[in-house]
Amino acid sequence: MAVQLYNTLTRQKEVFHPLEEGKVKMYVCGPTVYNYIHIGNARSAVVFDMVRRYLIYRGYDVKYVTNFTDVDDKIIDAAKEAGEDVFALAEKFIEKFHEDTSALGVKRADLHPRVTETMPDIIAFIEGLIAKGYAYESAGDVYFKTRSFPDYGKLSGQSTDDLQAGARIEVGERKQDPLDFALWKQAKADEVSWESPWSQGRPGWHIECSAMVKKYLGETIDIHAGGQDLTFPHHENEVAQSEALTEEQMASYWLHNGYLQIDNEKMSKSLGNFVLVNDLIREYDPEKIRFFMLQSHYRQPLNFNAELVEAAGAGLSRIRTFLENVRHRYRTSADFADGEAWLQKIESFKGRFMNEMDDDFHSGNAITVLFDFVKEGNLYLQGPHTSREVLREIMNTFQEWGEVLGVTFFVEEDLLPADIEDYIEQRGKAREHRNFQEADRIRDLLKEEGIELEDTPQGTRWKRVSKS
RNA sequence: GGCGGCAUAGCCAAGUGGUAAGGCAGGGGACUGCAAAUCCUCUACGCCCCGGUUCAAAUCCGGGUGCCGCCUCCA
Repeated sequence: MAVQLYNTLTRQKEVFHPLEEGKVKMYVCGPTVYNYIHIGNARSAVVFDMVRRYLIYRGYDVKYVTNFTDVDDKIIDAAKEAGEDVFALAEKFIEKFHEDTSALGVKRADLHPRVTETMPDIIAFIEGLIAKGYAYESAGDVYFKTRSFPDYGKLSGQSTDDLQAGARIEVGERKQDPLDFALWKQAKADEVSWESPWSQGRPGWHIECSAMVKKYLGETIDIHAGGQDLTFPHHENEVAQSEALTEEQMASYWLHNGYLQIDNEKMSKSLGNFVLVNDLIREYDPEKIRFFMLQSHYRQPLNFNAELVEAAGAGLSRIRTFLENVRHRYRTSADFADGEAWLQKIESFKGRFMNEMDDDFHSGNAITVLFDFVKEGNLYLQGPHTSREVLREIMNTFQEWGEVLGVTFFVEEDLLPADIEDYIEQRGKAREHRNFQEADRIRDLLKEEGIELEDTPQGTRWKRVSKS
């Protein structure tokens, strides 16, 4: 089976065929850096990071680019309000973006271009559109002539006539048509601006992505992704600009992730329910949050609240506990060599995992495969004989899956301090003498220090837990 | 008004014609000195409602109802 993905452009699931065999060019719309990212931004970053990781797992050489919108009205407003320099503010939130997303297991993109670093390319792009008659200057602004692009609306499924009916017509607009959108905007006197053939100004929002895609990935790319809300107008406008200029298809596949809601309500400033990742990761293990997000399909709407994250976290713990038990068994048991049947079973689980992921990156179903594995694996561990080869292969397999999902399944072990080891030994002796009062006293003592003891047929083992 | 999505157990969530996965929570049992971990078992006579097609429908068709998103530089 091959990778299949749902393409917004065609509104159906398609088999993935990259432009160039074995290589994937992928662009994801990044944030406007005027604040800490919220949990909705994070979902987008997390799910497309997962897509990227899976394509790499499938053997593709992926070039992954995601931008920062580092100049924009909102940034200017935020800087004004904070009394800070516009560029310093953007820089700060770019750093915070990296901090927050990396806590959530998101790998850095191959390139993180910024608007402010792409200005010559943006200006050249606009000049090209004017030269071809797709854009016009109007009192220092430049607008894209939407109706001059016949395919306008093909991505979002809107016709220009439908849009016309709902279009908001602003008073005093410099546009020739309400559907036209800005490529370049003249700056106000005190605003940050760049020199251009038309005015001191700055680019419109949509043009940056078109220019960056072209500059860093080429005229046609394989996958263009972003949040569902970007489909229109942002991506629709990108398509219009890019395809008008290059006369080539901009992207083969368009992926859009579903919206995240807070307690079944839209996240909005007016409701005051914005959840910032930076706050969240102080309260929760960030991996719980990532695991929670990946348990549902990326295109589905996702409700977010504390109970749901905790429930997902409990599931994650089940997997981690299983692997701790596997590791313990690996270290403490004699080898029972005949593991052929189980090695085959592992292969079949790997196949199931891949089938689920091939189906439009259905990480939720892929995780179900992990739980099925854990169930059978636990039964294996209960048996009297285990093969070291099988145990090692189980650990390798979860290591691999963890890499694809971006979740750490193996808990870091630190060295057991010698005095704690002594306590465990003392307790063992007490138990031998059936002095359970003393044994429990030691166990409780260690528990207070965050060390939990478990007695198994292979001896007493310990693990770190949060201090009670 | 236009475009799109979703309705399955207490909660999350699979399942696109063949007789309801998985996770969390909860009940019962086994194992254990007691725990922990684990296993077994129970919890949807029914998949928003009403019709229809079919030997057979959560799944297909028709008609409703409810919720949500976009059409406002919000991922």
